[in-house]
Amino acid sequence: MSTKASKLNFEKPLTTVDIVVFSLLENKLNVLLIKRNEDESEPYPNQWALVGGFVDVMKDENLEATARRKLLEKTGVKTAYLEQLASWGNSNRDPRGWSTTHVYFSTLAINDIQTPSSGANASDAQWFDVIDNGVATTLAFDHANILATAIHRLRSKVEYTSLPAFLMPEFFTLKELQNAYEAVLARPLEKSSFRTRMLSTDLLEATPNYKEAANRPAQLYRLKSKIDPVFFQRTFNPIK
Amino acid sequence: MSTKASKLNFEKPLTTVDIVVFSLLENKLNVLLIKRNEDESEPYPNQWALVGGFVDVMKDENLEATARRKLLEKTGVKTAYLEQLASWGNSNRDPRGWSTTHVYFSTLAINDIQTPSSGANASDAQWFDVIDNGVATTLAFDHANILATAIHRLRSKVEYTSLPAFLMPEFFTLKELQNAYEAVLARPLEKSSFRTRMLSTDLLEATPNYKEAANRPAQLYRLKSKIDPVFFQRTFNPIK
DNA sequence: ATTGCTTAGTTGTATAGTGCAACTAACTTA
DNA sequence: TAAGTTAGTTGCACTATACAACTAAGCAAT
Repeated sequence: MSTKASKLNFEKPLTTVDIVVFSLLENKLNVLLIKRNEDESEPYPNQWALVGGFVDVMKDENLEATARRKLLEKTGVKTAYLEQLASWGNSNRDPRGWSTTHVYFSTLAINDIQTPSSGANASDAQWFDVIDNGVATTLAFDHANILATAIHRLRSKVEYTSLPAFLMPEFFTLKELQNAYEAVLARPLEKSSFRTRMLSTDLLEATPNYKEAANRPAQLYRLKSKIDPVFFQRTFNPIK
Repeated sequence: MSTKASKLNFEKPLTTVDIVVFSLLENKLNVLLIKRNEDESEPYPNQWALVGGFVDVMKDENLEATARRKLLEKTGVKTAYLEQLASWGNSNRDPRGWSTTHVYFSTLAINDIQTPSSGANASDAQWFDVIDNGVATTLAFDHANILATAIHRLRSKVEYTSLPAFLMPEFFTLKELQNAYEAVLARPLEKSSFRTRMLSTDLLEATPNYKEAANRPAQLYRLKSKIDPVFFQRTFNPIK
């Protein structure tokens, strides 16, 4: 690093953190978006954007702390699966100048979410159905691109991990878990191999309870770890 | 973003880009490190660090441009496989203040590298053998941690991609490619399944030429694409 | 109570990519 | 011509998957 750099008297880029918050609503993959305020002096007024904000160098110890602070503010969720996605930074993504964002993604269990409208200032948070590689609305900044990358990463990882399990409530049946997988992947999976896969690892714990329905009751399971996903050895389908 | 934020009158973190540059030297995985200068007014004087530096908001259009600029400065390589690894940012990784780094990793073909000593100011660049999860020297900042993460990511991806192919010269034999895989993974692979895997995809192009030796000549291959790695359907070994 | 319907869960067979071991092929050197 | 070395192939076992047909457990209607 040059002497010039060491004096730090050069322009620094803006530093933000964004979180792509996924959940399952009515068995469909959803993403949480925030409506930006109407102040015309800020970029993209009134437009939908990912959850996120500036790093607060006084409050935040590290980037993940910024992400968790924002997640808590907008969803009321204290602990959740949170994984770094990637970072973006260039001269034109924010009209205010050279800007970087460190992007995380999170998969929230349905029952853990406090309705976005509950927090102060959060009435502009709303869940959007994920359709193909995005949502049915325009997004601020380069957030459409970031969201597409997050969806792609999520779908890729779902092929060989247990990530959708983090979208489930405390107790769930194998069929419900399969539904979650299918909602994320947007394609059907085969029942028997799905069950074999899920039960072949240390992912689930069977409970003695059954979910009653208008037909054969289904055994209820729970996650052994709400933090660590399980990795499978193969992806789901053969090449089509 | 708050009104306070919109005025941008708050302290911004430092923004750097680091690149973990991998190559194969004498059939061993190596990483390129730079010796920081002896100016005591800068952090970690005389210590080894990853290739990297501050984002230059005047010169660099985006983060990858910063990475490629640094890569060119230190290795003379203009085009190389470059993938984003992750980002780090916290209040204590740099004594100068809250600091973030966007980290990339690169796999360089042996013959593409101009000796580090060739560039101006680059005489302090040196290749280090990768041993276990690091190198046999102390690193500046949190670079030992970053390097360990990069090695881990590289090894993980090598289990199901063609990444080591980017470490090869223009023409190579299947045995040489297998040696590269084994150097990265630090474990032996089985010959026949390795060959089947490599030839089952669109990765390689057979040439009519053979590498002559003191015994049976080996067919020479070349990469079909020097940019896109191939993804295989499974990882290499069964669970041990 | 029996039949039919629905959903949960199992079983048997085929397939594909891998690991393993033994084999053949091509070349050099003595 | 034989021995040694490395390249490359072949056959068989193994395992996780896909697919299809099956059984199991509940409800509702008759």
